[in-house]
Amino acid sequence: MSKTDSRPLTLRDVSEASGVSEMTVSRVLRNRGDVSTTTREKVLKAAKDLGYVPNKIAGALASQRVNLVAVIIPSMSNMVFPEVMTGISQVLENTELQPVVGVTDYLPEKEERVLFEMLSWRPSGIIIAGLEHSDASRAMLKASGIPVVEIMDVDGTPIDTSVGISHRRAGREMAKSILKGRYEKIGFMGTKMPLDHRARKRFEGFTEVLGKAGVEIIEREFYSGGSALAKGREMTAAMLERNPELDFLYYSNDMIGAGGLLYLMEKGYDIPGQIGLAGFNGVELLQGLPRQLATMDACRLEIGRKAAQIIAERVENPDAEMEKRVELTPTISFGDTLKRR
Amino acid sequence: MSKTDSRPLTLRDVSEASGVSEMTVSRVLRNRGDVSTTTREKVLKAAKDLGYVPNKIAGALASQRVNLVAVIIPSMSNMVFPEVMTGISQVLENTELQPVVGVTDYLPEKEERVLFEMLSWRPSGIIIAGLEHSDASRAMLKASGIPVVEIMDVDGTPIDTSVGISHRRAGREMAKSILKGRYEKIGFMGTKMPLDHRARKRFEGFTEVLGKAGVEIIEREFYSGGSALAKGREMTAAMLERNPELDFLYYSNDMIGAGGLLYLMEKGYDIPGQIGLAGFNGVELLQGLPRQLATMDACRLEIGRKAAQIIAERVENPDAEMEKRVELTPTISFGDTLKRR
DNA sequence: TCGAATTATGTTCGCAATAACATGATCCCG
DNA sequence: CGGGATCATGTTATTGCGAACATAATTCGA
Repeated sequence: MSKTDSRPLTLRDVSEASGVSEMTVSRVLRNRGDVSTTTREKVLKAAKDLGYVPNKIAGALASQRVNLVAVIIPSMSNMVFPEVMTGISQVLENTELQPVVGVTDYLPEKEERVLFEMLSWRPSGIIIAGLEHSDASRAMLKASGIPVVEIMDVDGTPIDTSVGISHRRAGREMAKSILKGRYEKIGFMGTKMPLDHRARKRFEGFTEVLGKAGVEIIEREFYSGGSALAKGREMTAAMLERNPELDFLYYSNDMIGAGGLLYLMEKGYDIPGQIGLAGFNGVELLQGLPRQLATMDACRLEIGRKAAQIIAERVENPDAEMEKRVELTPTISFGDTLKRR
Repeated sequence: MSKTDSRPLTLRDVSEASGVSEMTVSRVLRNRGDVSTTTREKVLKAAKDLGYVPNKIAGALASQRVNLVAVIIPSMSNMVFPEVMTGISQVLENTELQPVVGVTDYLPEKEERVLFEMLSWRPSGIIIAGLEHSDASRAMLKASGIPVVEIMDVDGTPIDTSVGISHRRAGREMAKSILKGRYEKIGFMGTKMPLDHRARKRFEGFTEVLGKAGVEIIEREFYSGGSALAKGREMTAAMLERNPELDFLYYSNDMIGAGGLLYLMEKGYDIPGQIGLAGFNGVELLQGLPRQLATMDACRLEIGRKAAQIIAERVENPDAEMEKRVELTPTISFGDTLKRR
């Protein structure tokens, strides 16, 4: 056990305890270079006995290498990013790299701050959500000189590489499916998030297709805060009260969609005959609902995995050619809430 | 814009660009010491024009100060820890400190690895879930010489400080409420997690009180993986098939409880007359359910906030006396699924 | 059995910043 | 108007470790 004073141990302590130079200790602990079995064991024992923990700060400074990957996302609380994180972790666990997360709350200024903070640790790569960033953020990313992967979305110009789905396309696909089901009076519900560009793009794609077919969105409502499930329920009730003739409800996420679904089932609506429903995201939660909500899977796990792979490869081999844009294809799942012709 | 070569900028670059010493640049950028307004502006301009980002690695090594707080939790995916994180972030945002998260997946060996990794960055404090750790982990925590706050649970001996609720007590309270409702044939469902000590303690407290009252848990089932909502549904169905006489179901978390609730409502059970239900955690999700599940709030946000406060105070003033054990009191919410006498 | 290759270990320097101390310039008050 | 206090800046040493480059100890083959 260490003394009461207990200032953190250094290589020097281990070196003195084992009677070899600091360099040799360093070699042993990093498994680098040739060290005889005897000294190796001696050193390892000393390190263990002392309870030595290497100082990565010093190591990183000396070696000019930091095994960190900065991951910058808007939120942690809405199901979607935890799953992306899982994908990233899965891949990085087989490497030296380690993810470090920063959250922006969908605020560009906060994104800027978080990015600056992250870059000041000189990470080996950056994974950042979205393609929309402030000028300052874009400048920092470009100047950083490290691999940058912008995730979730591919509708735009990446700084370096992008991995995601086309949200505009996702909106269009859903609109097409709705048209096929011969729904005509559409209501839309979503989050009040002017800065959620992906939701916006989905909505744009959605309205575009409906518009061309002459179908109108006759009602829309946006919420913020609170339990999404409860909000879905409330908004659905309110909307149908105002417009009983609605025959389809498109929700910008599955949670509010599930709330709407539960409400409508309680009220005895005929789904999907009298009214159809669809959400977005393919959250696992839905599987436990009494009826399956139509939705579109956003490939979150795969996005995380792919992004991490790209970073890992680039770190290994900085000069290798890489695809600049990886578009994944979301699969629509019709569930029980969308008429199929 | 920087040159194509683009090796990261250093204080020296800024110092040359602004014609003052590196030290003065450092002072300006940290707002420390006296610097004249003229040079301050000159330096800031140069730094901005160049796009200089300070190197915290070097800064931390030189100053022996790292503004990071390591947060070590078992999982990110189950609602509970994201909320703890929110509490931590809220508090740390008003300080210089920044949280960094590590996930252990409820595995002691992984906890050990993650902890070692974290400590090697020499953080200013540690927040770690649970009071149960491997000997090696405990040794590392003790030797680290930094503030350690063990969160979620207070049933045990903290290394330094603990903040949480008594899960044993939570289990007992729920059992008492069930007894008050005159339920007699209890079923229990939970996760198959021998390493989730908090779930175990709740269960122990629960059975203890029931046992004393001569009430027996006549059926229990554990699951792992999959959608919790769906699992709750399935397990509930299976359990009632085997034991139709059950009159109360206690779920170790709200998600499976919600699944069970939805199932029973569909089947037309009389809740809470014919059968009562309760979960644990007080997840926001529940508010959107057609009926409110009885549950017990685990004070997650408050735990995060309090833990972060303790770390922040300790960093400010290392010698101040602090309470070693902060027990928060979970509030039971009866909802619509538990008879009240 | 000797010199070249290989293996094992040590030395020096640098990483990018900050602490601590030193110095020169300015101020201020009796 | 002189000398201590304050302000503004620079110099030197340090932080813990790893890269690059020695150097010493073995091994090995002809």
